[in-house]
Amino acid sequence: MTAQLDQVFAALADPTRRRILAMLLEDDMAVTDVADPFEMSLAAISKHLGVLTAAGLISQEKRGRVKWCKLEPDALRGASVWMQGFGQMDAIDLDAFEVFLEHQLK
Amino acid sequence: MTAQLDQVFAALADPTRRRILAMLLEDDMAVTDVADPFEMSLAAISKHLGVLTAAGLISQEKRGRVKWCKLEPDALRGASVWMQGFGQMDAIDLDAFEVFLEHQLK
DNA sequence: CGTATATTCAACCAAATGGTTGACGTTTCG
DNA sequence: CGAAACGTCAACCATTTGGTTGAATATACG
Repeated sequence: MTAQLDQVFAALADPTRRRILAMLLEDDMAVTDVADPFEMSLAAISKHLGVLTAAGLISQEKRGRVKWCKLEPDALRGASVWMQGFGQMDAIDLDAFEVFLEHQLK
Repeated sequence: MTAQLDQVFAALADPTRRRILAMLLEDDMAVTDVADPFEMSLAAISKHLGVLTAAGLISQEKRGRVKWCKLEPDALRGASVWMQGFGQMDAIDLDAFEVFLEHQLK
């Protein structure tokens, strides 16, 4: 449980990986296509995808010779709930509430 | 901005540091008292506190010979908002909403 | 003043991280 | 079949991380 949080937060601590997650928010993608906009080797991106998969933040499914990457936003829930616990110190976390509402009403 | 997220998430990725934050949720504490429940050197805890301070998650103020550590929950907001962006894929984030409500009604 | 308390600093160490390159297995396509 | 595309693996490297210990600094106390 705590190890799961370790992995999720550690995965999110890298800007390349956050960018990948944002890309996958748009649509599922093949590994090669994920790597395309980055100025680093395919192997490096493959490793980043491994980290994201280990954290449960994405899943990967191989169809034919291409491996599809898919966002798994549920993995963020544990981390999100943990963080919200600290909101108790705030008078009112208006920003978070606003975002929450927007997303519920959509 | 992205570097700020890097630091916050990296700081949260360590269970010792998360435990420290949870302790500070109760009350402000001196460095020595923070270190007390941990089975590691004071110097190690001091380093962890340095990481948390650099990330903006806590602040430290020296009064006399003791340095007080104080939670700065606002630093979590940027990270929280970033994460909530992925909630748009969720049906409903009930857990988070419940925590939010509890904290507002307190 | 001298000593104890609170905290950091510096040097060191092992392990993890983020990247590279080159070789390798699979699957598809002509 | 042979070649190209997709992706991973293995070895390597530099840097960062999380911990240690021992000395150093600053403040308080008797």
